[in-house]
Amino acid sequence: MYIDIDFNSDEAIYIQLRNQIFMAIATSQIREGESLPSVRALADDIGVNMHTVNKAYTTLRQDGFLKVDRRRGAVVAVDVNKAVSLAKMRDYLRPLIARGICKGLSREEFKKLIDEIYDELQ
Amino acid sequence: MYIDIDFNSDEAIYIQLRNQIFMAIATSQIREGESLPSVRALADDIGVNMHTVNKAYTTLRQDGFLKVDRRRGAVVAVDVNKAVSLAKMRDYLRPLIARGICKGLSREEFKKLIDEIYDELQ
DNA sequence: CTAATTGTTATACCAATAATATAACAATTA
DNA sequence: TAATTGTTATATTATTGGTATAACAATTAG
Repeated sequence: MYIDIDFNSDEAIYIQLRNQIFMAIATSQIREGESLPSVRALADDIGVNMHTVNKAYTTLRQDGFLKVDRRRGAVVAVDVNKAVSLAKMRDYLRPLIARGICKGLSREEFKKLIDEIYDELQ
Repeated sequence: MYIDIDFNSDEAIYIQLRNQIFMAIATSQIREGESLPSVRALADDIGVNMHTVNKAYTTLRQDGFLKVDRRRGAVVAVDVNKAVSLAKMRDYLRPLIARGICKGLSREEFKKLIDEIYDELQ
């Protein structure tokens, strides 16, 4: 796992970490059933406190991306519920699209961005 | 302007306010060149402190959605720079799309969401 | 001209969050 | 048996979010 954290970012470290784990799963760098590094190992690796990594793992577990097994640690296990996922994604996207409309972005430009990011993540 | 704030949300009030102003501009409830309520009036209206509204206005100004005129207050004036807007939107969307891919959302489902939200905002 | 309202700035305070630092526990593993 | 695991607890520091007053210069309304 190649995690790179920007310590000067205004984005919280545990959020950056969570987003990079999203990307690692989306790009199949980590696959379903595989284990993430232990909280201590990853914290040591990227140079942050154990609890910061633990917070990222905890939110990922609560949002249904990981399951924690005593024996195997944090294992990628994605709970899939299309309806719920679509509803949440709609709420995430709404203010972003409103912002884009203000700036004159068309729906075609948004769809092109979708395609580009999809291609980038595969 | 119909602003409704959820005081139990974990989303900051000034962020909720900013998002609703995005939506008001996107849906043409407020139009280019029109003024927003004064910080004091809007704060009084929604029952928050003046500085909370001021913070929302300040970020909107810094991001090129408002200009402040001594005479006319906070006026909707969107700075349009397609290249910059697209680049920023790409960065906003990337972690969201990664999240969606983890949950099994296809690019077609994303594009459908784009269309639905666009329709909703018009 | 006067009084009120505007955006803006400054200061102070409180609560919540982010991040760190130790430390300990039970369960598992080598 | 010793080391490592996730987890929990406590404490501390810095930052952020929100509130509360207050004041200033510029503008506007009466």
